[in-house]
Amino acid sequence: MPPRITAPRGARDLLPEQGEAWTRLEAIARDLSRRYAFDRLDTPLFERVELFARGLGETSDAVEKEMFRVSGAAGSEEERAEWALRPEPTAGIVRAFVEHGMHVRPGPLRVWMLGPMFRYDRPQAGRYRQFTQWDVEVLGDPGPMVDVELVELAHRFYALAGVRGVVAHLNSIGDAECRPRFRRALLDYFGSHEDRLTDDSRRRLRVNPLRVLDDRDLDADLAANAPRSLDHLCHACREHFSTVRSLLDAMGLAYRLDHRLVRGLDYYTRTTFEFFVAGREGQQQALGGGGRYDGLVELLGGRPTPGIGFGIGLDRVLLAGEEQGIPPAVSDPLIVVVSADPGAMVDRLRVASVLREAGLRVRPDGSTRRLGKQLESASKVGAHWAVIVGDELQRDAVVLRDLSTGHQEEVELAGLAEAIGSR
RNA sequence: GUGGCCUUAGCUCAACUGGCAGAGCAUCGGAUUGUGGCUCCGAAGGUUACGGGUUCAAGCCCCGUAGGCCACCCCA
Repeated sequence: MPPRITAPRGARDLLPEQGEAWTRLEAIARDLSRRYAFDRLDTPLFERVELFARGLGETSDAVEKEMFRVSGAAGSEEERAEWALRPEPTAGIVRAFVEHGMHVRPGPLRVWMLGPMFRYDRPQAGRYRQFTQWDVEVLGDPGPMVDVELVELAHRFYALAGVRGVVAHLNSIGDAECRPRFRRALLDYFGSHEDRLTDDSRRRLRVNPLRVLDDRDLDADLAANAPRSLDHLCHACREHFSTVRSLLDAMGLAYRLDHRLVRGLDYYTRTTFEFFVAGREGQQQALGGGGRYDGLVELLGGRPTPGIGFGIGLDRVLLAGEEQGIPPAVSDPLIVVVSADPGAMVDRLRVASVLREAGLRVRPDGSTRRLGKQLESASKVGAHWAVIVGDELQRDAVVLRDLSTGHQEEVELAGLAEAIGSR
C-alpha cells in the first residue's frame, strides 16, 4: 500500500457535519455586508511578496517570519518564490483599489470579502496556517463616524453568531504627524531601560519601537509607565479619537482603552481595535481586529486616501461559540424517497423531482434493500419524512410517513409537497 | 521560530515486567420480500503515524521524521 497522504500541517478539512455551522456564519457575514451597504470585492489568494512587504511593513511578523511563499512551475521564470499566499486581505484590496482607479468612483468605497488567509506559523488550536476571514474595508472616508460604524458592525456580527461577552479593545496610535514623536518618546524611554528588555524587544526597539509594547514579558511597572500614544496625539488625531469615543458611548457600545494595543501591521494609523471574549484576552484568541490606515493607499502608489477596515476570524468565532455551548446549527427537514420495488427507480426519481421542484430537501434511496432497511437507513441519516412509492402510484398517490411519530397516510402526489410543508 | 506532552480500527479507549493486537460505539449484511428506531446473529475494518535501531521476540525500550495539543511568540 502506498504511504498515506494527509492534509498539510495547519490546514483542515471542513467535514460534512461542520458544514451547516459554517454556512450559517457565512450567511450572517453576507447578510450584514448587504445591510451595511458593502459591495463584494474578491482579490487573488496570492500576490507579489513585494506588496505585503511594502504594505504590512518589512518588520511585521506577518512578513518577517510568516510569509507563505509560492513559486511558479519548475523551469518557469517564476520558479523563485516571488508570490505569497495572502496573510491578510487589506493589502490586496488596496492594490485593487489603486490598480482599477477606484478613487474616481462616487462616495467612499465600501467593500467586503470572505475567504482563506495564510500564515506560515506553528499551528495550535485556533491558530491555523489556513484560516477564514470575513473582511470589510472602507476607502475614502476619513471618519470618525465610519470608525464607529465598523465597531458596531463587528459587535452585531458576534451577537448574531451567538458569541456572548465580546469586548472591543480600543486605542489610537496617531498619524504621520504625531507618530514620529510617540516613536521617539518610546525610543528614549525603553532606550534608557534597555537592560530590562528581552532580546527580542531590544531588536524591536531598533526596527519598530511601537511593538515593544506588544511584549508580554515587559515588567509591569515598565509597561505602566511607558509613554502612551494617546498622550502624544496631535490635535487632529486627538479630536478624531475623542469623537470616536463619544459616538461609541452614545451608541451604547462598550469598549476598553488598551494602551498597549498597537497592532502588528505597520499600516495602521489613528483608531485601532481588537475584539476578545471578555476574560480571555490573554489567550491569543482575538476574534477579530482592525483599524484605520490613512497612509496605505499612498504607500502603494495611489492618491492619498484614508481607509479603515476589520477582519474577523471565522474559525475562532466558531470555536468560541462551541466553548459557550451554542446549539448546533440545524438544517432543513430531510425527506427520503423509498420503495419496496427494486425496479421502481424511475418512480423514485420522479417523486423526488416533484418535491425538489417545490424547494424541499430530498434524497432518494437508490438501493434494492428491503423496505424495512430503507426506512431504518432513512432514520439514521436524520430524515424527518419517508415517502413510500408503491402500488398507490397507480392512483397517483404515495404514502407519507412521519419518521418521528410513525404516523403515516396516503397522500395524492399533486398535494404531497403541500402536505409536507404544512406540518 | 523556541520548549514540553501526546499519536493503537472511522470515533472513544484496552493490551501485566518486552511474549498470539482487543472491546464498546459507528458501518455493512442476515433474522424480517410493503414498514424503521429495540433485540439477536454475523461480516468488514490495523504496515500499532512513518523510518531506522536494540532484542530470540517491540504497540511497549532507543534515535530520527511527520502530525496534533499546550506554553512562548504573534495574531485572526
